[in-house]
Amino acid sequence: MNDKKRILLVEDDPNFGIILRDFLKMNDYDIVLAKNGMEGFEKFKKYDFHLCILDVMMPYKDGFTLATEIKEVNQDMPLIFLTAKSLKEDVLKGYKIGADDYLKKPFDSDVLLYKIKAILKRNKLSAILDTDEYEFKFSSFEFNSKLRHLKFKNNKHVKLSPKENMLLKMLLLHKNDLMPRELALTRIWRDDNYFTSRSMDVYIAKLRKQLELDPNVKINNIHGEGFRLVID
Amino acid sequence: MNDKKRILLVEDDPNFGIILRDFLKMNDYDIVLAKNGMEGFEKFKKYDFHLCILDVMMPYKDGFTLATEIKEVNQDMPLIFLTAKSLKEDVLKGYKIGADDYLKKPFDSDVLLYKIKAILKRNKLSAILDTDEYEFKFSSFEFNSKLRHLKFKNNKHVKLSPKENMLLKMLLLHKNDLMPRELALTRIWRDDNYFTSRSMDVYIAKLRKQLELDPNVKINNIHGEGFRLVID
DNA sequence: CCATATGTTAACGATAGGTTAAATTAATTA
DNA sequence: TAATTAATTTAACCTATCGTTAACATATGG
Repeated sequence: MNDKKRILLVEDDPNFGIILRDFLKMNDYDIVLAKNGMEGFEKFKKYDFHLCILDVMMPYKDGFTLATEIKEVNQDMPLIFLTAKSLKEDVLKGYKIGADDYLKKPFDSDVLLYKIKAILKRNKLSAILDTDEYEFKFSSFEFNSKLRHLKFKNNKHVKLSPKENMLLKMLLLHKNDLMPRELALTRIWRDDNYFTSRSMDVYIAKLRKQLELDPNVKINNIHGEGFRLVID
Repeated sequence: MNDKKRILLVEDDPNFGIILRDFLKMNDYDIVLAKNGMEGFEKFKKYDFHLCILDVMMPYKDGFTLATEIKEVNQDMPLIFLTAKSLKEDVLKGYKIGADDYLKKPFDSDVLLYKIKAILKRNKLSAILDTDEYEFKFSSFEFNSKLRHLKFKNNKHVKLSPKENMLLKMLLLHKNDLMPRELALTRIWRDDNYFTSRSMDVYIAKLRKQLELDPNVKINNIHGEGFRLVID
């Protein structure tokens, strides 16, 4: 299991971006590098990051705009801004959006490492305590994704494994709609290959077995696309 | 009820200290001003703060030494350092001690306000555990975490060890809900590694033994996540 | 009809947790 | 300060849980 922290780095200067990426990789982080705000947001949606480091001055979409979009999707995503200038308005704007820190270029790489460490450390706990949606009711089921409990009517609850749990939650977030294979694979399995894909199929089968108590709930396959949790 | 956030401000320059205190007071914080590290530590022990803002360069006791002492008493106390110089070593030293932020004088007061807000906001979560509650009744038990007494019905009370006591209290603060492993480890053991984790398991076993008098009380494990004190 | 995607079950290995006891450390007390 | 006791950590051994993979079956679409 790979438990490296994943960081999205968005930096338009290719020379600087690559050297910074490599420096962070050497320090045991998983880095995804995007070269502008557009690409940054695409990659943000595609993978699941622990932290984003955003350059402020970028073509197409600047760091602030990107940050706002990111915060719309995930309000608690930790952000560090990189900037050449340090105008008061910019700094304030960054903090208003919800920056966790602000680094003025050129910055010292050790300082950046410490800031990353500090931010990841304090976000470790709040991630667990996060109050995002964890109670679901659908048809005759009650599902608590924090406790990993699935309950049918008045039955005793069944315990779900972490993967079953995440998969069911993701299906529910797309209920009656397509949940793309790729989404579950990149978010839950963090990798998209033949074996993870088969593993996911195994978990779909497990969930089907749990859900078959209720004839109004089905997991349908959409060939080549993904799955659909249908609730009558 | 006064719910203003309390900030300890330690600053040796009286002019600057007083103006900064008044500025923060105007912005609805309760400020205690100390004029050096010695006085700062006295006041820190005497009152209960949400945040400390420390000048680095001070006579008698510098900000780093004070910060180290503060962290010994309360590892989670948020700290902001103020400094005239911004030598790399100093900045790194600050982050090593556990600074949440670092401001170079002269700084912009609005930026300081945002930093304070950001830090207090992210520490709100941990505040739920800093409760003064110490008398608990659950099922047939009475528990006093100040005296470390656990009593079952009319039995004589049992004395709990400090760790048993803290762990039970933390479980009770999350009763019928997940108490994340990591939370107990960082709060009670102040470290999260293989051995502290096993040590915690030993204490869970001890508590289970104490609680087994009552069949309506159970400590359940949620694999990989933590424990749950279930009270029927 | 064939290649590929999916359905399903079972077995395996890795890791987390349950528990007891011994070893170590800290706190008390003689 | 040495002796004693309490508290905590570490080790050891065992069980439960979890995820992956293999194997074989069936379905889908061109």
